[in-house]
Amino acid sequence: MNSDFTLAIHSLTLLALQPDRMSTSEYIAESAGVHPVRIRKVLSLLKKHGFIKSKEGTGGGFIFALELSEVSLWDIYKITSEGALQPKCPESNEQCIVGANMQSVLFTIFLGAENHLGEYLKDYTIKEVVSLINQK
Amino acid sequence: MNSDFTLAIHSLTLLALQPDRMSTSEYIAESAGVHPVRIRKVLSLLKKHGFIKSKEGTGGGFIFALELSEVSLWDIYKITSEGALQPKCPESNEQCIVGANMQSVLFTIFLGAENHLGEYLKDYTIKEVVSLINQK
DNA sequence: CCGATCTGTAATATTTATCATTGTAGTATA
DNA sequence: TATACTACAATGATAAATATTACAGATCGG
Repeated sequence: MNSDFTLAIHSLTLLALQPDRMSTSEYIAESAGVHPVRIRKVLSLLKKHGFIKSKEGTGGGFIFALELSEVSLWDIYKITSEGALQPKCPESNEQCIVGANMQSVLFTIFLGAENHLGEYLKDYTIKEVVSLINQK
Repeated sequence: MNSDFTLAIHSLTLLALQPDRMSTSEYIAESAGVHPVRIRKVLSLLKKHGFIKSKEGTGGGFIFALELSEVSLWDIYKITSEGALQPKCPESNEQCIVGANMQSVLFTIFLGAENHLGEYLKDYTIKEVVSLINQK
């Protein structure tokens, strides 16, 4: 699984705990253990989809834009990792009935798998994640 | 998703279509478009779990050991890719409540996700895959 | 208006993971 | 005993993920 997905969840959870002030990419990066530029890249996706707001300049940073329960892990998956479940087949032999058709058969099966996973991920929102973090 | 998973399915499907003779790693590799050594590596896992048999020497190779309907994609996933769904978190900051606990929260969630995926993959056996290939 | 502090983004370098290749030993067959 | 295989380890090449650097643009407070 794509680690942008993890980073997005981590970032949103952190923002959820700082509802009243802007958090900088450096602050988030420090918590997540990655480079600030990566955080900005991932968060710019989340911003594009309206989950967070950002502001440049002094005192700027990122802040949650919705209710915590309005953002599910499935939403985040779709933005950061759609298609990640698909196995990447090598170029196989078109002369062989298996080589020629395996890719499209697996594609179909994994499309279903991704939707099935979606049903599971929909049940977890950032609200749940925050409460799981707090339980620890 | 790990491509060993794909290779295993590809190989088993090919073996399913050659029920009466041994198939060599070179033959399978040609169909799958990868190096024979990789095929042998993946197939040795499947052999260890009793799904196929192998024989060395002239006229040797690999052959299916069970009924096609006895091998599901979930079985293959567990052998080749268990844990692949788990996002690989970077070392995060232990000083921060989020950094300190995110990994274990995500681990739990993705354990559930993998089991949920399992329910889906159990419905596809090599028999189904073969028939999907033939439909094309 | 100027300097400091941010985001936004592209370009490049570095690290890591994946995969191919080579080599060698062992087994079966004819 | 020569040939055709698997088995497996070790090394090398390639591709993907990630960090780093660099710079432009926004915002704020003197």
